[in-house]
Amino acid sequence: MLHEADLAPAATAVFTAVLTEGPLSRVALARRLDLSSAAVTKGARPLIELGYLEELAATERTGPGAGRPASPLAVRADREFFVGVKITGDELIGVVCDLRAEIRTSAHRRLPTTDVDQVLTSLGELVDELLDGGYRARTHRLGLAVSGDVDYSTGLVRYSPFLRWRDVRLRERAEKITGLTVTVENDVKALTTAEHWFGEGVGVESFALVTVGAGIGCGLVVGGRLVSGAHGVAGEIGHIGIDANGPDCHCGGRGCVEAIAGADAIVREARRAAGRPELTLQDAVALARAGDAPIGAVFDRAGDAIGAGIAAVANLVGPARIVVSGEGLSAYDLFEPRIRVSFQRQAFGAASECPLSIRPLSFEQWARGAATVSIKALVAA
Amino acid sequence: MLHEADLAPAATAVFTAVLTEGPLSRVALARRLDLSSAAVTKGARPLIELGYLEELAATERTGPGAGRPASPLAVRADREFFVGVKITGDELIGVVCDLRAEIRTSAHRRLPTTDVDQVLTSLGELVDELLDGGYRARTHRLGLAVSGDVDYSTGLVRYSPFLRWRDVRLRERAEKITGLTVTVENDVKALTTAEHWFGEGVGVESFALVTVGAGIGCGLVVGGRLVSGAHGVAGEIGHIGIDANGPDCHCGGRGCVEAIAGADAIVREARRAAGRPELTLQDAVALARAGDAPIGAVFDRAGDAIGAGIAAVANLVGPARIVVSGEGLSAYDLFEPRIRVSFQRQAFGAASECPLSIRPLSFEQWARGAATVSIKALVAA
DNA sequence: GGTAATAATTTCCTTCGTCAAGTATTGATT
DNA sequence: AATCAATACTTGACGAAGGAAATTATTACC
Repeated sequence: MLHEADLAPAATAVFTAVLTEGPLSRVALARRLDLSSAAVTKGARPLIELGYLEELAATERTGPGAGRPASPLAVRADREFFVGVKITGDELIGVVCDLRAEIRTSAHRRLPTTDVDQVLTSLGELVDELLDGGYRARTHRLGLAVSGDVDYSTGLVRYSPFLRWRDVRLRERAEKITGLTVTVENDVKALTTAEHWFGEGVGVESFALVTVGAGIGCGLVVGGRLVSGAHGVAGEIGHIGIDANGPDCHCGGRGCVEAIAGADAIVREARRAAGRPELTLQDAVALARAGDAPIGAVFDRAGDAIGAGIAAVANLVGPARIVVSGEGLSAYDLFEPRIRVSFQRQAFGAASECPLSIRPLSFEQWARGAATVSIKALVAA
Repeated sequence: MLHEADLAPAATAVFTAVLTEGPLSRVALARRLDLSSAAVTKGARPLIELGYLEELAATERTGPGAGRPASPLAVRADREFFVGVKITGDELIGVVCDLRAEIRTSAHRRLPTTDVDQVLTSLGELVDELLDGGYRARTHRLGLAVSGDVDYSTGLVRYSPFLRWRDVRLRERAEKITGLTVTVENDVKALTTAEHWFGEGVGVESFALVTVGAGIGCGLVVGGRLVSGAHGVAGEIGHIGIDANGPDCHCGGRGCVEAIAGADAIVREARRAAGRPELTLQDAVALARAGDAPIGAVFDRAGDAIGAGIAAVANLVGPARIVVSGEGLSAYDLFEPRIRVSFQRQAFGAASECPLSIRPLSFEQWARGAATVSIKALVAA
């Protein structure tokens, strides 16, 4: 919550709506939030006083008759800034975002090791560098995105295979080093939150984001809330079995989406198809783009697998829309057609009407996701 | 909502908690609902006055010290009765339940046709027969469970393939015939609600119920709420593709769970395995139980497919527990081991810890689900 | 200028829950 | 037996929060 003041529920609702759905008049907000316009007026006042919202000049007339023009409420995006950092196995990617989650500046830092102390030292330097752009005075929060099993409420990284971290009290340690209020979240969930608040997931109450890369993951919003899973597992689209006779997966399953369409699987199959055991993923992409049929078939099979996995999501939870993204999608031209075809075939009934957006998101976007989580922590927590 | 009075939010919460989690003292309720005990006292009072709750005699002492004994609040189960009817293609199954959803009596009625008028006439007779057991005076609500696409909020059956109904205003018509307040819900959702409020789903915030029969369906509770799906599709576990080279499904997909483990698919494969084109499902079950290996393999493959589908649910949404049920499970001894093995293999990480309950539920239980929806409508809507 | 229409604010009121104090009922201690 | 500590419940004053309706603000159109 805003540390400057304790806000009424209506204020939080107003803030969230203005933040995610752009400038809105008080009357429009009242309709959207199912509140009286009086409640909106009262809720908005402290936010305006604190400088988070401002009244825009009246807009052009609407409708046929006359009437006092609305004065829409808008977010003052530069009221406060937020640092977001995505921690990968070999790099820190950091951004500074404004309140509307627009990236203002970014910076990177290679990580020679994933040793916790060294990562934290680098993190401190990276944050310093980012804030030196003149953001320091108006920045109080830092969001961190880490792959693996993360406890958002305590800021504990329980287990991150990529980083080889176990039970790292990341929030506590990052707060000590940076002096900022820190939130820690799983990277896919962070990206999903960003898309939910500021991207294609705005205004819908169920929504899925699929990430394709080394692994294949999925963030799920159902009933307006991020799904976490009772046993800490959710969104493991990569380990849905879609081919009973497919390759064994490192998880112990068979024919998992990831065992067919994960980066490792693609490299393995491409090497076999080309008969060249030294082939890299980049080589495979280049060959496929150049029209190499056997290697093209590898990407086709991968696209089919991803499409089938996405169809499983659509059939089960029926999201209003689905975004497909991730680093692996730097080669998304190779995947996209097959993903769509396979999805259409395997989606049941009206589930096939679910819009699919297939587009790459850079690592900076992942860092923006981390920043978004800290924005959400300010506004709604 | 209770038509006798308009209750405060706390009253609804208290009622729901006592109903689903059994007798609880006010202090225990306050802890569970995150309310002050004063709020519980005030919320419970009108419910006691209306006769829905009662105070039990003090229970045995708890803890080491002394202290005033608690007077737990309990539901007066016979305060009101509820009719639930499951409408199948050839039969109406009706029950009368008390407030705790215990079945008090039941009755059936064969349907010669699925013509709407005739079904409604039969429904009227069935309800009359049920209420003549002395329940009439204290029964005001009827729940109907129908397979297919049902709009709960309007009581409209949009499309029910089994019944060949399209856009039937079922609530309206059933209310006219019975004089009761009617709720209409999809049958799988109704059964899921029953399990959520009165069965294994009590107290958990995410939960799945899988039904195995002619079709294979799934009801999903996430964040304490039944999932509906933005396009009206959700829980279609039967049409998840789990075998890229499997049989074509009537839905247009390939290797769907239902195309492998649905009743039709099992009969088809059993006939092929036995070389006897007149074989029935009952024959196949008998042969498999008698040790016929080829036919046993058909059931094994079906169990594998169901297990893989359930694993997909567990991997994606991570429910706290899963109940597997449905008519097809009258032969559940043939399915159970393979469902468990296949689930364990394909569930990712901690998802494999999700408890699976595999047990048949009779059609009467489906009717009880319908009654449960009307109980929920009384208490919480 | 007058009027209708729409937006925002203000005032007053209700609802609902908390807090703190008080009552009730028990076992243990003296 | 009297008292005390512990726990459960109730009561009444209070405050937060949102709604209803009257009021003010601002426009288009006559």
